[in-house]
Amino acid sequence: MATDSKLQQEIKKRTPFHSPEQEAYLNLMRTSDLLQNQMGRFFREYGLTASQYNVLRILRGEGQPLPSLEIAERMIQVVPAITGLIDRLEKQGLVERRRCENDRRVVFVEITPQAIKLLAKIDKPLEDMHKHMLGHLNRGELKQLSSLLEKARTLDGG
Amino acid sequence: MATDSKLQQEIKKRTPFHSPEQEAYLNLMRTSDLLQNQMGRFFREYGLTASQYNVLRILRGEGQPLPSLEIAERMIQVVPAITGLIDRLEKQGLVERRRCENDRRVVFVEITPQAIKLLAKIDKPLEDMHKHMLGHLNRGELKQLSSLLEKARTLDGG
DNA sequence: CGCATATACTTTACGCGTAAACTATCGCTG
DNA sequence: CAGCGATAGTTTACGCGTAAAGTATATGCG
Repeated sequence: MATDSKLQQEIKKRTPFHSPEQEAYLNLMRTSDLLQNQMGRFFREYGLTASQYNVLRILRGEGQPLPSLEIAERMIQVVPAITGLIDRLEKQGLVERRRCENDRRVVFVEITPQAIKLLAKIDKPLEDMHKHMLGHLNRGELKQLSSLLEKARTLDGG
Repeated sequence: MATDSKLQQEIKKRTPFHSPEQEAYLNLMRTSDLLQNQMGRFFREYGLTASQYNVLRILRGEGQPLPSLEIAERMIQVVPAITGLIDRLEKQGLVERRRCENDRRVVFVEITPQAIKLLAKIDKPLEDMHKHMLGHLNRGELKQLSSLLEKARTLDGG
């Protein structure tokens, strides 16, 4: 590199990156962190966290109750966190737990009408939020970014 | 889109994405999450977390003690978390706190020789790790990814 | 000098991520 | 039907992120 990269200046890193891999990795971390923070603030206005919103979005999209683990699988994450997540949503009256009759190990989670109404209120502002965050990239750039990110995942778990 | 995107399949999303912005955003979240998990497991082998490693890396790079807030500024994050982080590093004997004489509000954080040795042990494997995670993208792709991510940040806080 | 404001950090309260251990239920096998 | 392993979910312990409030020290201003 002839000049310091933008990221290098941002984090006041003195030495250049060891490799383009490292630079891409750190760029990824920093960018996702910034966007996540923005999304966090956005959802807070509705009394939700990003994770909670995700659960509700999945349930609405499915159109019927889902087992806890099924939800966990679809969220980028791991099992035990889902319990607390559902706990808090239940406390807010946004979902209900229901034991499965046939297999009493399974807990179905059902979205409530109240949550449906909340999601409806969020839909449009959320779309606007996405545009606000990434709308300065044109369609081709967005496609390319998505494509590179998908490729980045192909080895390790995607 | 003619066919479902890769991400859409991964998360069993039924409806297509509302916009390329949304798709890029979700791709970003998912990718960073996967890579973060891998890095977390990597650092755990050395008794560190990614955040702890970051603090140490900054201190080593600086070559001299730094005020807590200066460290916080350089980590992608916010203030109060730094206290606990330093606490835990101090407990492990990897850093030392030292009150500034001139301005007794300031706490300088100094890296210990033990931590320097630990970092030295990590350097090479970490480089390998970056290659492992992203080495299947060629140099041009990595540059482009970095560049798109930097552009993504230009509006909102970068 | 004395007090208000700012600064550097810490503390507290809370949400969520990870891993590991535990509980309850199911299904299979003898 | 007794027992064993698998499966669904919860609990616990810990680290770290956020926000908001609190403490200690410094600084500027009348």
